[in-house]
Amino acid sequence: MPELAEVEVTRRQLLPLLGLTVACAEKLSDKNLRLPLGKGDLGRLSGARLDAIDRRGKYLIWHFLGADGVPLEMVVHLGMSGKTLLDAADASPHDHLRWHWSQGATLTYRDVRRFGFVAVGDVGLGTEMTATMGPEPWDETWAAQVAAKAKKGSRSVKALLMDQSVAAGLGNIYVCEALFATGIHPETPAYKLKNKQIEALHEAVQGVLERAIAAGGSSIQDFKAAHGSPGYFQLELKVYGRAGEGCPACGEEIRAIKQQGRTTFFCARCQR
DNA sequence: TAGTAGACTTGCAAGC
DNA sequence: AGCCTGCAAGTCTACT
Repeated sequence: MPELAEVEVTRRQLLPLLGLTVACAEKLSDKNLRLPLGKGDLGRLSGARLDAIDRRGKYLIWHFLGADGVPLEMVVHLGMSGKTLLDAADASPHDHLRWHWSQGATLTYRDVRRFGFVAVGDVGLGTEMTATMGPEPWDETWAAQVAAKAKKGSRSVKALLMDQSVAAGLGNIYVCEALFATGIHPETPAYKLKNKQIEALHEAVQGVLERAIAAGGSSIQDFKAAHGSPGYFQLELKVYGRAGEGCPACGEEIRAIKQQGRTTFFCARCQR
């Protein structure tokens, strides 16, 4: 499912689990996710109380107090198709993990393509796994940090913004949307951007993500958040997935090109 | 070193 | 219907 907006929607829907204790956590599949998870890792969660769920970029960082009184962390990345389901209403061959909680709640990790992962470790695991990540969209130094990276090298602004070490949490959908909102052509070399344009990009990134979160995320393919309901922001996407349709601003046909192996959608008249 | 293809994985849709 | 090709919310590795 996941760019930052979908991950944040997921995080908020998991907050009812705070304060609950893990009775046991089990593997439902022998297939490995992107990172292998040992049985001992899941065992560490038995009896652990969930105290907080944070998000950094597209990563969810779960903070527990272990049964032995030692704090521990669980890091979850949803990859392309990962979902966390509270009290899953159905079963799937792609259900990989299940946590049983006090008071009878269950949480299922489902991931068709298995590009995501779940990791359990000591305090600091989440920080370690996101150490090279760029600023969050609501970081007031975002524009300054992105500008510093933009000036180095020759890559396009699209490639720049897709790089998690430049700006955290952005993916193909919201980069396309933010570039459209600021009228910047996706193939513009990043070093040519004016500081004013990068500040405008910051505004656009915040705006599109805030509206996407409010709408429950974008449900392309079959994104479902924790309680199984889809998001509706795909209805508000201006260019992503709309090749051949008219630009909502000028009517020009929206174009699709390939950059770094990913499809970029843009309006050649509005974005220069 | 920076930047770009390729790989990983499964399912779905379009085209023949 | 059946088969084939291409494409998908991400990121890591390997090569130029």
